[in-house]
Amino acid sequence: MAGRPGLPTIGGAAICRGMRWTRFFIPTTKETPHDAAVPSHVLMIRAGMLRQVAAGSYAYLPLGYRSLQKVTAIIREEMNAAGAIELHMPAMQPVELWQESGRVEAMGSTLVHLPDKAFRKGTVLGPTHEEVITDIARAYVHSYKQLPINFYQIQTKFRDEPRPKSGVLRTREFLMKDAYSFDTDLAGLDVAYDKMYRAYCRVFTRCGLPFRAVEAESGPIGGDASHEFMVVTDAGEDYMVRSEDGKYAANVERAAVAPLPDSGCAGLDPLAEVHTPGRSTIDDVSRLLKCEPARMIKSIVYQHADGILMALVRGDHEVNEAKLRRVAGVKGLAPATPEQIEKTTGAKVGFAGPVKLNARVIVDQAVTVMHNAVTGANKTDYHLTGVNAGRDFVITESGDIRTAVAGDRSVDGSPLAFDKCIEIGHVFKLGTKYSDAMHAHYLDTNGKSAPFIMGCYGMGLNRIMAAAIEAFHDENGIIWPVTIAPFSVHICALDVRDEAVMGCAARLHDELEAAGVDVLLDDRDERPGVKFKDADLIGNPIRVTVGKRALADGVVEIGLRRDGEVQKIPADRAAARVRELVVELMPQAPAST
RNA sequence: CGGGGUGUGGCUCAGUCUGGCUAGAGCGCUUGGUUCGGGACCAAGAGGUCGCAGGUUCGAAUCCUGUCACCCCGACCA
Repeated sequence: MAGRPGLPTIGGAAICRGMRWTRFFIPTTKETPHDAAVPSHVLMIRAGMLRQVAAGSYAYLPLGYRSLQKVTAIIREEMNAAGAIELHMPAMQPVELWQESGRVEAMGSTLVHLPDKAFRKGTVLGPTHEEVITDIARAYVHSYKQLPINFYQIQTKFRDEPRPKSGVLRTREFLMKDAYSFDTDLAGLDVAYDKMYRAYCRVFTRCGLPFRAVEAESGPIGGDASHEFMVVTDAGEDYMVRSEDGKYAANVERAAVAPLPDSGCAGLDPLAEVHTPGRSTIDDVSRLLKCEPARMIKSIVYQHADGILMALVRGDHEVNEAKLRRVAGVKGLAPATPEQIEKTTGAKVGFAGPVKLNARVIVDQAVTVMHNAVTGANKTDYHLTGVNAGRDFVITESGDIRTAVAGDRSVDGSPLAFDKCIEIGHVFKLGTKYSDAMHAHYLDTNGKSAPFIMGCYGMGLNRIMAAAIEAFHDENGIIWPVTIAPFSVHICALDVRDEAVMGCAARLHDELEAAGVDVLLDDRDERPGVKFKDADLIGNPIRVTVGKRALADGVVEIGLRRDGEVQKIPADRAAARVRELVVELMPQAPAST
């Protein structure tokens, strides 16, 4: 069984191929745990794979850990194939590294600080490892001749999430595969990024996941420098926007929208001031004036590194700060303080508007086609009606600065659809953010010192597992893709005290094990119903039933978890048939490069 | 951090409003028996400081105060 010499292994790591239920540990339950809300959480607990230890902190029981190991093995194979080099960095890190990169503040309370002791101060638990890898690179990589290089690790990350939730989808401690590429120029980064992108597609395909790569909010370099890998599921907490023609997909934080048409208007109303005492929100004013939010202009004041600006969006739209930052070409964008707002508009918060305002104004495209709008009067307790761009204020800068909503179209004109989804991977181009901050330089061909051009590539192992369950389950339990199932084959020996039955089941188990197939033999002295229910719950993809009845005809029953269809196969050909099925079930990854 | 909810054997829950015998049920577990192709049945058992700490009371799972934990919604999420 375990670690028997000569048996095939997964990913270079020994994993028990064959296992008998009575010698393993699978504490399944009938009852649904009361504090589990999403299917993956409920099913992992019921299947005896997972045990919650604290909020956002879980133990993987043997069965669950097998799946995790399968995921791990696939990732290792693909990372290695893509030329990344595995190493391992510490979870405990000196806070000084984080001070160097300037991320102590950026991470805020998410960064776990260990309590200081007299003999050891300033230790944090790594939520990610850009700082450590950059420190390693600057210590050892001194020449362009050592580049490009890509390091990766599979490590436990710690983030003190304000609110862990949805089982293992959002936890305080989780496993991540993170890779970091180092290049001498942007072209090299593009190559590294592309390699990782394709490796990610192969990993997720091999894991059997219905994923989609989408444009993500980009890193400091801008452009199309970032992609997220998403699995559509109600249990997710992100939104993916995709065009119906399938050509475009992006995170909702990123998704570009087509300009709205100008529907025109009968005539321009005169500009008028109306008293709106205490009505400082779109909702309040909308109700008071019986005016649709879509006919109002929302005016938001922001501060940035070089000053103040106002963003205008339609009342029913939201400002997208990332888009605004790009259109405005500013850094460090943040909402203005009430004091700044009052100083800029001359009114209390809630009555800002573009008319007679002496400040930089960025106008969303949707606002440029509004007529006779309502907006703040820059005078406390007053709004303006009949506001028209061109006549009442001048548009000098405009663009797409809002978040996409239902009804929007892609830039190509295809209607946009919104799907709730979970992010299982994220790749992006860092550029010199960390190498600059941490002075990580090498000597280029001219002997000149230059910062590394970096990329980083993350993947959540626990989420991959949970996403697979979210995507593949039914009312009876999990339906694993064969590649990440705890076992490929689940043998139910129905009459364990019958020598013929147990002999046949054990032979099949041994044959499959010897052939390198992961096989679980349910050899418990339980009634058939119990075994079938547990088999469905655990969800191994291929089930073989060995029972007295069928065996009297010399056959066993082989079926797939996903469709329940069963075929009777002569016992002596069962192993061969199972091996065929394993191959048939194997997801086909795109060709390696 | 704001709002809502829940803490009672390993699990799912009842009991709390209206304080009162020895704190219950189902599942699971142990033993014996009958069963045996979709979560069996009978019988006998083991197992609980009622989250924790104070308080009120002759008497607290139940009322009061505080506190902790967990879940959900929101905020947050390199």
